[in-house]
Amino acid sequence: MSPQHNPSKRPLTLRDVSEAAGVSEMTVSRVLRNRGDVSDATRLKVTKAAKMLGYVPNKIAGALASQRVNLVAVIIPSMSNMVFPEVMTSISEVLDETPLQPVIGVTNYLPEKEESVLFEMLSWRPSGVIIAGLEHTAAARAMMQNADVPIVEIMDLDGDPIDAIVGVSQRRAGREMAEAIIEQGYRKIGFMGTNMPLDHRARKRFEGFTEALAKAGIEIADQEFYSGGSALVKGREMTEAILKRSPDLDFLYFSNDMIGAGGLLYCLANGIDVPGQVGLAGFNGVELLDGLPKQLATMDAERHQIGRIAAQIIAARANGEEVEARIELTPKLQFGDTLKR
Amino acid sequence: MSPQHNPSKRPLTLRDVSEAAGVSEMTVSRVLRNRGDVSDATRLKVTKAAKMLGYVPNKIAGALASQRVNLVAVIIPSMSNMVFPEVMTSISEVLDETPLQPVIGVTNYLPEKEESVLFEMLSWRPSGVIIAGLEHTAAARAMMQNADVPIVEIMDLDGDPIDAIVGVSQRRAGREMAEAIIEQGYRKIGFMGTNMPLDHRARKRFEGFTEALAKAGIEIADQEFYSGGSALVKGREMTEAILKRSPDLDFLYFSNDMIGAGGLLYCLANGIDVPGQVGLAGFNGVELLDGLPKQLATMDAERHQIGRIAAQIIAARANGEEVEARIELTPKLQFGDTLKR
DNA sequence: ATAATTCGTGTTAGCGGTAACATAGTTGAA
DNA sequence: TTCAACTATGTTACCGCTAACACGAATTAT
Repeated sequence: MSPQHNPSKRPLTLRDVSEAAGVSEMTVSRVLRNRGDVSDATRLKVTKAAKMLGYVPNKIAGALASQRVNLVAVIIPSMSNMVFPEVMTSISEVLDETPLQPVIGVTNYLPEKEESVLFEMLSWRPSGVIIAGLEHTAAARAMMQNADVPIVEIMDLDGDPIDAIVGVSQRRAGREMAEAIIEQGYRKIGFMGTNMPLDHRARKRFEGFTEALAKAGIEIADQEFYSGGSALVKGREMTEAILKRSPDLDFLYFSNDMIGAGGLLYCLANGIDVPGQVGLAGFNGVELLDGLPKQLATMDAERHQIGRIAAQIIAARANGEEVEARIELTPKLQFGDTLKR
Repeated sequence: MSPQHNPSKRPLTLRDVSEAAGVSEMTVSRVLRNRGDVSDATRLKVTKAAKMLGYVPNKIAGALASQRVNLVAVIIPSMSNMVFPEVMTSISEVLDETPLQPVIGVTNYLPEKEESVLFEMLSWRPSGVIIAGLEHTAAARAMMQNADVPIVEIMDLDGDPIDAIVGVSQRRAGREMAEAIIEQGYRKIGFMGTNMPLDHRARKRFEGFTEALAKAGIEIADQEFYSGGSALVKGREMTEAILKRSPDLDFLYFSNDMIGAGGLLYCLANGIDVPGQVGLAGFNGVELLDGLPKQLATMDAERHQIGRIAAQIIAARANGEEVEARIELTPKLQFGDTLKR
């Protein structure tokens, strides 16, 4: 009873199944959705007929009729930064236990792209939206406010959420890193980051960082920015450049772990004593760091938790449950081997 | 004229816009889709009204009525392996130039999960399917055959495609790597890979590899497998284990670059002469390798090309164009610094 | 035994759009 | 002038499914 190749080109509908099974379309619909009372005998007839024909229900029609859609829009800036696929993985894990299904949209960090992706996704009337960050165009905000579905903004916590929010305070993360660095006695601090004015999270971390330094009467001694290319290579190159230019730096703060790892590898290869001569720290707590010769100091951005909780909020709301709308997670500082004297 | 917060909870429909603009629903539909002749005056009235109300069209209804869906199902085994997000990125790049939009499904390398994800996606009647690999359950194959949309199987090339196929021959990739290794004079060869019987591409590479070795009268001298955890760490650990157990190995072939990088770092840290004492090679050509102290030999799996071409095939077919159905790409061997004597 | 439930199935009327055709005005060529 | 051809808009009939209700048969309660 393997599915037959549909001979007429006409796509199969409930009617085809119902005729094959000798029952009404409604009964087939009930069987296929496991809803309502159907006798075992008819249930069997119907499943048999459906399988034999190779019937695949049309969710478009179903969604229109029932006003229910099991899709959750997930909007992220990029797939090249492992952070976002990781968040996605956690979201998927949670939604796998529910009838909901994630649909991913990528914005490339462009607000207008975000707006158009959002518009596109909302036009499928999803059961919820998970979106990275708090900065959106006015139109995007308005769309989300009017959409009448749960909206969860993730990753960041510094700003006004539209609805629910799950993340870490990026400012605080930058601040705490600065405080730890100062506490360890480092004073001549260099910063390396991405050249992306639209990466608001990186920007806020930097602001928190400099703010805390300022409170201790310290200023960034030198800085370096990059864009594009392999982050590991860029980290290497920037570290070389900054140390040649400012040999008296005693600490390098990298805005992400990949460039931090590049910096670490550069120092190790060039006999620079880490953390004696120069201390190093990154951000994110990516798994990769575990495999490096030395453990880079970093701060875990809690992205698995974030994905998990965001998905749970959507799932709960989809069931009509009320849930707390603001979840602040605490980024955990890991000193590793590169941040101590 | 910023969008008003919809006062009645009832979601907006074309009718609301049409009433606000004083025209028929059909005219609004025409304006919003840029189809058919509409006078500039009415066009303006309509866009104004739509914007004012904050109207978001309902694609579900639209898709049902027009029998057209702009979604492309993309089914991949995992998001944790950077290879797949990279393919996704290329697919997105191409589809961004079209009205089509990718929808991602993740199978976790499980055939049954693949089947259910596929079923779910097909029930949204996408305009095409891009799916990793050639191994599917019978039911999954049947569904794709009956779906009457373009299907592109990607990454692999060794097997019978359902429709179109874009990829590299994994067997050949393994074979060519083996031949290069032998050519360089290595003879005592160790293999390290994942413990995943369902990763068919890794399996085929391994088969091609051993086959070519056999042709030269060589057998794998020792092997090691891992599952889960940080690939970089595992590469390190496995390398240590295999070299302790079989100190006479003169080459280590890793089934992916991450464990290869771990192996490389281990060797460097332990003063093992690479490639003098031991040669190393991985697979995939991941960007990360560029940042390591030594360039690991690898073979580029052409995943950006694969994503791009797969998306182009779908886009062309969606326009009714005929396109070649079998694209074989050639994995390029990169000797790097770890495969020569 | 008879009414009140429950069970299993069918019927009807949309869901919110769009294809296809219909219909006035307008324009322009014969 | 007269009618074919076009322009701008409207009307109608679905797309494939499900909510809501209807209804006879079977079961249970009284």
